[in-house]
Amino acid sequence: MNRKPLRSSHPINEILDILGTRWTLRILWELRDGPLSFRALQSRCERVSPTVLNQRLALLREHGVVTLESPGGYRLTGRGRELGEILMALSSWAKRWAGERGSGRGAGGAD
Amino acid sequence: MNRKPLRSSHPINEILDILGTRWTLRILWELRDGPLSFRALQSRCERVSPTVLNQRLALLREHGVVTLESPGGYRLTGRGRELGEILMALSSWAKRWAGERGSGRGAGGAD
DNA sequence: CTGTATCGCTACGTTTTACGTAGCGCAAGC
DNA sequence: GCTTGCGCTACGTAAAACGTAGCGATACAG
Repeated sequence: MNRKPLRSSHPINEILDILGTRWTLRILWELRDGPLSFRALQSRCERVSPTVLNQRLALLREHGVVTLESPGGYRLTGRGRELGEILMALSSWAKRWAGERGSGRGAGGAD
Repeated sequence: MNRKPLRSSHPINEILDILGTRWTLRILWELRDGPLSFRALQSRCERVSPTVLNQRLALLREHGVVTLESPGGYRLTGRGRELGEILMALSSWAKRWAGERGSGRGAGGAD
């Protein structure tokens, strides 16, 4: 359903492209602490339609990031969990800056 | 132009939502090693239309991740650069697994 | 002052993507 | 043999992104 070349050559660009489609990051995030069934995933990502959820899951499986298992449901693979670690870093970044928008620069040291 | 609540409450979810729109991650990535003008950004992200590019840039500016400066163009702020670090981690993850799809698991902890 | 070039950005009609709801085939429990 | 839950598909509709053209501003040449 989606094996056309996306739009990149550099490995990072392909990933950026995949992760940049709607719900993909969110799905990965929801899977972070344990496997979930298709329908559980659906209700966690409140507005996702089964069509896209399935597309994302298929793509993620193609890339060996998630697997579907008979009892548990969908879960992260080894490399999927590594990606999850990165999302954890993203989460703490998000928490650090929560609420503040363009106000100040605070930390990070300008240049 | 875009200050409606997206679809989340948890800070990470808002970020996941923003980063999960098309081109956002790519824009951040292209900005990683120095400022770029609107048009330079446009040609780096080969198919992006000025409409969306502007929307993304506006949102990113609202969140204090990028700024627009008179001479240089668009550039990452302090918190933007922190986000850039996370993208670097993503890049090395991507390189580590480049090419391999669902085939083998190779390294990392299996499942 | 006119011409050219670049800048950030907007308008607008078209294509692509995602949505929402309904439902299929399947297996398990009662 | 009914209901419940599973992964997943169909299909018409709404929203997001596209592609192209062009605006007002600034800059620099002739």
